[in-house]
Amino acid sequence: MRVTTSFPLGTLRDTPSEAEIISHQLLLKAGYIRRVNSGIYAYMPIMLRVIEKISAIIDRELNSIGCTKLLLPQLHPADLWKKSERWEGYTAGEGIMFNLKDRQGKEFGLAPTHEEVITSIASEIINSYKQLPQCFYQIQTKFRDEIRPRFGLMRSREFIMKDGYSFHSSEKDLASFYEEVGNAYENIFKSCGIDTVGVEADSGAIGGASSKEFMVTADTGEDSILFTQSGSYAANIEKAVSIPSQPIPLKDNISGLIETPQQKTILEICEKNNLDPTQIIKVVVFLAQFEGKLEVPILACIRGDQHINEVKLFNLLNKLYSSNLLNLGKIEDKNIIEENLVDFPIGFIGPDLDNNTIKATSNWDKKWTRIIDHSASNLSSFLSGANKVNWHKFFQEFSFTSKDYIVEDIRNAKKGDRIKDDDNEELKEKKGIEIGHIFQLGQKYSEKLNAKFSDRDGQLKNLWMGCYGIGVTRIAQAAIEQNHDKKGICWPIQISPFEVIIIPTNLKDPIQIELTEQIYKNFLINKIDVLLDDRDERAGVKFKDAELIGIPFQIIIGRDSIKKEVELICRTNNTKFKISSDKLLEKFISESEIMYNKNS
RNA sequence: CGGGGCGUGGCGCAGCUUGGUAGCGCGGGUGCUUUGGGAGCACUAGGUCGCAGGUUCGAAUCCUGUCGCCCCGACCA
Repeated sequence: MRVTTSFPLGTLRDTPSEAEIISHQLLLKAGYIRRVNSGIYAYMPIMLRVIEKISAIIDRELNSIGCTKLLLPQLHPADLWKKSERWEGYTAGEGIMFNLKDRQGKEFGLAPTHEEVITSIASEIINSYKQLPQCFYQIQTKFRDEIRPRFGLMRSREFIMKDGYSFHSSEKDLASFYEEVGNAYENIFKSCGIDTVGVEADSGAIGGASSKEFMVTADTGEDSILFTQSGSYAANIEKAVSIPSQPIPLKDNISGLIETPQQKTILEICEKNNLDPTQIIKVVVFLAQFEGKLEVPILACIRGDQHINEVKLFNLLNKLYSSNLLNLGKIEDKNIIEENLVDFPIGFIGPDLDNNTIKATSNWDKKWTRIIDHSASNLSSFLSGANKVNWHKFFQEFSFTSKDYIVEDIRNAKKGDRIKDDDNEELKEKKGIEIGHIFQLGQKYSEKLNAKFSDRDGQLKNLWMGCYGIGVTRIAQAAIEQNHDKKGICWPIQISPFEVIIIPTNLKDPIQIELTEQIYKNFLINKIDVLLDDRDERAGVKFKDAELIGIPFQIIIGRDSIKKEVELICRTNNTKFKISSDKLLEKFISESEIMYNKNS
């Protein structure tokens, strides 16, 4: 490609002010993307080459484990999503699916994911166990109406994703294929030249049994991951399970009420009354809104030094009730409290709060669903709210089980916690960017969409399904987050838009021009991804741009052309080779091989 | 959704307090010089000052409304 005739660069002198994190700034400044709207970007030619490189790596690895590529529609009829009972959840409330009506008033959604479509198609083409297993994937734009798009391609409303869906005759076959995909993913990320860590994860709105996320560790990541140094355990903080520290026992001779005016936080209460947070049980009230207008008030209890994990709580409630949980939020709005509750001393709620606090006229479920975390369930003596404004109460020999409490893990694991009783290894925390996620869906979708096959015994059975995602555009940005310096991007060679850029320093010099053309043609013939910066610009301008866009190798053609000598420079470590032009190709090939091998 | 900030040529910004009819740097174009690290000089093109009302003889500037963009966010029970 020639910069002047076929490959304009579009680099900027200044960084657009909208970008906060370095990878986003570099994508804009180096001319890879242009913002069209909040969370909506155009991929410029140079960006498309990166996307295509990543896609090719994905194709290679997935094809090697027998996956088949196809392309599914992005406009999905609501009916299909109503069958899987996800339409409401994805469109109402905090729903992330863009949706619209056609001229006949028929409802559609713009696909955020494709389980429904692929399952309905698979059910039509798969009839027998003899056709299984089967895995289809596509690489395509997804649409999500994010609450707050940010960080460029990291959280955008339109992004490119590889999504794959597998179909199996048994749970066992699904589990073993899931492992295979996990391994293929490791290869893909390694081949892309990025460092990732696989962690246990929550399966979220997609649903299903087991799921694993692949994270790029970076300080700008939006997720927190907890792991042990030895690698024995790694999980997303939403999912992580750990052992809380030992509580300090409360003296058993304390009882009764204490006045706690103006003491709003656990810390204040501890300070003023000489207590430890582990001796307090905090009670948090939530309202769970289910599909079909069912609203259930929740009383969630946890030890004072711990925090409630709303993802765990969400999942628990979703399991507890038969209809879909749409929204879970704390009860704190004055008007809502006024309308539905009576004698409700917010801030001083105790675990023994009476069901009578829910007004008879309220639309809510008439009794509190009571949940207690493991960290607090075995405390029998503790301080908690007295159900009276400005008062707390010492409870003695309180039994949660006898008060209809459901005992579950609804607690946030945190760094410093231990994993096992017999192991002193502590959890550490890092930020991560999720770039891949694999799920064992089980039969959730096949059941709802009636996707069956005839098994060996002639019986109709539901297909076992897995689903597997990779954020293609996110990989590109995460790679920059991991590979850059003051001058600009330092692409891993595997996903760089070009492997090498040729920079003639003076286009007025016919000797340079001739040598440049000769080298350029030779590289093209040898199928090397080469960009020729043939702009009639000063050398400095072209050097700066080459560094900014991050091509791993530069060939500088300058004064020594007369001696048929050029320079080969490695972008990352600035190594320079002065070399005769007839040895150049050979040298480039060996140097680039080293780089390919180092990264993969 | 709540809180904060910002909308002025392609990009980065000043001007607004104290109204008088828009400016700087970069980028673009032309010419000359320069030519291995974002060159110099000269000329030049390019702006509904986000949008809509209002106040005023006069609004980028003051008032009201509206739209858009960016950033931050619930240790609190």
